[in-house]
Amino acid sequence: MEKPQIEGIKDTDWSRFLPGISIDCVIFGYHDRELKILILEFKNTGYLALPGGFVYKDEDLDEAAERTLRERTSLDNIYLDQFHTFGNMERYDTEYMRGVLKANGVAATEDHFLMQRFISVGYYALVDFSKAHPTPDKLSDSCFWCDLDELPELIQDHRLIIQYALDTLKENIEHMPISYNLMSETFTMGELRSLHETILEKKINRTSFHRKMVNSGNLKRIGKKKTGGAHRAPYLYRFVKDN
Amino acid sequence: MEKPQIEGIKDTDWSRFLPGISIDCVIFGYHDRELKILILEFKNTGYLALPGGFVYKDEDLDEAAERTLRERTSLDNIYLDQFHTFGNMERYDTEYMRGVLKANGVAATEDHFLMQRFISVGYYALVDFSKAHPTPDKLSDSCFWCDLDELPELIQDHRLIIQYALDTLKENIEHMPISYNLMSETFTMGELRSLHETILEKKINRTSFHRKMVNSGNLKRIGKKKTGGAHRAPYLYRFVKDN
DNA sequence: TCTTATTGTTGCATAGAGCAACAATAGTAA
DNA sequence: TTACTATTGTTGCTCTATGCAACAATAAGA
Repeated sequence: MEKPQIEGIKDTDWSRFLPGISIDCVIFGYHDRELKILILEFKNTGYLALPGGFVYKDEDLDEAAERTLRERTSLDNIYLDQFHTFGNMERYDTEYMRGVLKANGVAATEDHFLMQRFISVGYYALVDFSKAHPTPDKLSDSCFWCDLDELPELIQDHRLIIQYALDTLKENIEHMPISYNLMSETFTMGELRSLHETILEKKINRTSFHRKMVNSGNLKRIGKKKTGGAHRAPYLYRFVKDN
Repeated sequence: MEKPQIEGIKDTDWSRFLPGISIDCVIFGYHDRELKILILEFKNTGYLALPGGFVYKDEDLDEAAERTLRERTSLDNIYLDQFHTFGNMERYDTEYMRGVLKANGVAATEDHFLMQRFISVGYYALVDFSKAHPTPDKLSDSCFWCDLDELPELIQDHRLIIQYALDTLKENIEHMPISYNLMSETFTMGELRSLHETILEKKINRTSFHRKMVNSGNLKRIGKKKTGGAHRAPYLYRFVKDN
């Protein structure tokens, strides 16, 4: 298990990273019928942002994304997919980084690593909300889940990045069995349908969805039934990963 | 109209580009029931590669891709879509660039711009084969169409990049009306179906395809019929771009 | 004029999704 | 205990999309 290296901006040896390349992670979770995204707050600035990172000079791009994700959620083996790379000039706004550096007591000189123009590769992750433990990094002092429909203002083009991630998720969830990554081990058909409705932003026919999921062969019905809620107790299901 | 700047590797001011970022274009064309890809040959090396480029420091990423494409095909307003960014360590192989530099009479020192590790953003383009005029760039001496099913050996991971582009094209052609970008102005239903069969690598039911396309509302039947071929003359169609 | 291969069109079978109906049932209220 | 209620599991009907087969239309060649 990797021990998180807590070091400040001053101590960081920025020369170990590729210049001009960054990674932004849109980490999705699901809880209480709400899609959630992991958001960071930069120290003493009030700036909110997606968890991001940089690529070591001897590291694969995908590896860097996995590492960033691991450092943020303490989770390994997470569903992670690259969805788009952002490289418009408008995103090159040193205002934010200037603030971050000042808040950390570092001179915001033009040649500082963080003051460059960055091309950012976007990855989205699907995690089990109940298992993820948000962890702030060296640049930020807090790290928390935000409801997707009440996102605060984020720095730069991070709102756009989230939109791209959402669009990709929307497309993928219809073609691949990936939604289970957002659920806990076992779940009811209603919970799964509710998740799909939230992501697709539309009502889904209850009985059709039921049939489709059962016929897909990706679900295994557990004998036990969930209890506690009112009315007829639904069956519990578990995803089976075969193909 | 931009006049192509023909300059050698020596004359190029590499400092105008972002370091470590490159662009690779998979340019698709269609002719004689064959899907084709535009391939470059580096001067005096025999190395074959996808047409690529770099991003100016004050240029959007997408703009750079459009510029690269324009410089290679002399075409403007082309369907262009980013599909993946490649950043594995294995692609960092200076062997090829060393050869290219030598062939151009430039010292292949470790600190030369072209000898860096590059993270490459892949774009795919759909062009009308009959209108595109392949143009070699300053690094290459020829530029030609290759049948997809008889691609020669390419440098680095360019074969993989093409595979990713193909997979993306396959997904997109089923969901969006983009195939017309590969056809000439007017075409028969058989030609269009043949294109789809080539891309999807499977037979498509003739009558179903016909109905589907007509009902989509994206096609307009031209009164005239194509003549010259044997047997019953098919109608000609034209794509209508509305939505 | 006849033959042939291809295209345009239509009808039928099958599969999937939306919709409605109904039985089952866990909690709630009486 | 009993009746009520809301939710789930299931089934049948409809509508649509797609695959398949049949048939008429027809341009070129024999």
